[in-house]
Amino acid sequence: MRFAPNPNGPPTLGSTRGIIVNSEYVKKYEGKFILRFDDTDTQTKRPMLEAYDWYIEDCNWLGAKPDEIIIASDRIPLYYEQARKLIEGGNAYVCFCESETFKKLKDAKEACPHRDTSPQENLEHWDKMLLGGYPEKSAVLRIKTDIMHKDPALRDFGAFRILKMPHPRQEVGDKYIVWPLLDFEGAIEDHLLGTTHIIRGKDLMDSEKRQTYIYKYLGWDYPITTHWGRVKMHEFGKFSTSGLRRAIEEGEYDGWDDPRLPTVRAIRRRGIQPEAVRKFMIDMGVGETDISISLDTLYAENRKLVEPKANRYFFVWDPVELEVTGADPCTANPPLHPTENRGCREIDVSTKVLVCREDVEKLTEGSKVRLKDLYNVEVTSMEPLQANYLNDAIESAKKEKMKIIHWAPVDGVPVKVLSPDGEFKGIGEKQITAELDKVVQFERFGFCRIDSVGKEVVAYYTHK
RNA sequence: GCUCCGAUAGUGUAGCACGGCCAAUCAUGCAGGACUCUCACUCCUGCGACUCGGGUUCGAAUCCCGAUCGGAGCACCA
Repeated sequence: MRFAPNPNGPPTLGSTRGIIVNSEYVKKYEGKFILRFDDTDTQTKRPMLEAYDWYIEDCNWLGAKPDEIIIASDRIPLYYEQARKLIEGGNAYVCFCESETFKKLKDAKEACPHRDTSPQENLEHWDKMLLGGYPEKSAVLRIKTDIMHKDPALRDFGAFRILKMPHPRQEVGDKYIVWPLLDFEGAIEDHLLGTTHIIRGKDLMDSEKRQTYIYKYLGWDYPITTHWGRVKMHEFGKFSTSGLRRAIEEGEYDGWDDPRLPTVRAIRRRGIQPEAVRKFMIDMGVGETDISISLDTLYAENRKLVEPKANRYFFVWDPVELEVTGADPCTANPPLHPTENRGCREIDVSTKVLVCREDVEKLTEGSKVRLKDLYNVEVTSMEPLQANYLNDAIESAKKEKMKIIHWAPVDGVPVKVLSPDGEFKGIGEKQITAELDKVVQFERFGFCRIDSVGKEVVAYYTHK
C-alpha cells in the first residue's frame, strides 16, 4: 500500500489519515508501506524542498515508518517508456488543441482533430515534445478513452504536458520539460510498485476509472480501491497550502509549526502524542461519508495518554502580587502528581506570592481563601492586595468552604504559553525548567508542552 | 449542464454484503451528582439517532424505487 502526497507543504492533520490508515492495514496484513512523492508539477503545486523530509519525519513520528520511499521526479524515464507503448498501440495521441478548444469538443462528445493521427506520426510528435520542439502549453499527450462516454470526466484525459520551469530538486533541475500528470504517473507507479490495495480520498474516484483505461491497454490488473469522504475540522477553517504559505511569509503565523495551524509539526510541538492521532484516525474509519469532526475527541484521546505522565506545576497568568502578613517565609511541597507517587516540588515562599487576576476579581475584603498546598489567608485589602495568615490546616479550609486557588512565588520564572487562542504570559515555578520537551499540567490551566527554557519558559498549549 | 458517490444521537462510529438476535454499539460531547488541596483525573446518573415518501415482506436501519440534502469529478493541479 502507499501514501502518495505532493510535498508542496508540510503534512497536516488531514494527511495523517492517509498515513495512518494505510500503514495500519500494512501492519495488520504484513504488507509493505510505500511513501511516494508525487512531485511532478513544477509550477502550480510546486514541491517544497524541506517538505520531503518533513513527510518522512512525520511518518516516522506517527509510527508509520515507510518500507520504501519513492520520488516520482526521479523516475520520469519510466513514465516515458510506458507512454511510448501507449502511443505505439494507438492508445495515446499528441494533442495540439488549446485547453479551451478541447474542453468544448469534449463536452460536445466530439473528437479533436488530432485524435486519429497515426501512431507513427504521434511518435514523431512525442519525440519532438521531449526534445523541446514545442513551446509550453502547445501540446499535450492524451490517453484515448471513449470520447462518447456519458461521463464527461472520463473522456480522453491528459497524461503529459510541457513545463519549462525547472524542478526544485537539484538532482532533477531542468532535466525534463515533459511532465506526467497525476492520473498517469500514479497509474504507472501503482503497478510498478506492486500496489495491491489503494485507499484514498473520494475526490480520486474518477481517477480509478480513467486509470483503468491505461491498465487495460497495458494488460495490467488494477489494484483494489477504497475511498473515504472529505474531512473538515471544526477548529480550522478552510486553508490551502498556498494560502498558508503566504500567511506565514507575511508574518501572520510564526511558521509551519505555529500552534494555530493544523500541521503535524504544530500538533507535535503542542504535545499531542502520536498514539492519540493514530487512535483518532483509526476510530474514524474509512467511510465514504463526508465528515466534520471536532478536535475534542483527539484531545480526549491525548489526555488519557498524557494525564498520568504529566507533572503538575503552578503557573499564574496575568499575575497580581499578594502580600501576606503574619506568615514566616517557608517552603511549600506540592506533589508532582496527585495520584502517581512521584514526590514533591519545592517552592520557597517569602511574604509575597502571585495569584491570577481572575481569581482576585472574585475576592473582596474579608474573603478567606486557601493557597493550594500552602496555607489559608484572609483578605484585608484589595488595593494593594494584602491578606492575613490564618493557618495551615486544609481541614479548616474545607470546613469553611474556602476557594482553593493556585499561586506562584514572586521570584518564579517568566512563562509564555502559546495556544491556538493566543498568548498567555505569567510566572511559574522554577522547577518547570527541568521539564524541557515534556508535557506538564499547569494546574487549573491545562496541559502544555515545554518548548524551550532559559530566561523565559516557552510552553505550547496542548489542551485542557 | 453532464457524471459519480454518500446519508445512524451535537460530533464521530458499529450494525447494512446474507432482513428477524437492533426498544440500535462504542467513543466523544452536554447536564446533574460523588470524589479530589486543580477548572485535570476517577466514579455514578441522565440526554440524544436509523433524512423523507413509497414499495417488497409475516417482518426493513438493512433490499428496491423516488425525493431531499450533502460532497466530488468533468485541469496542460495533486
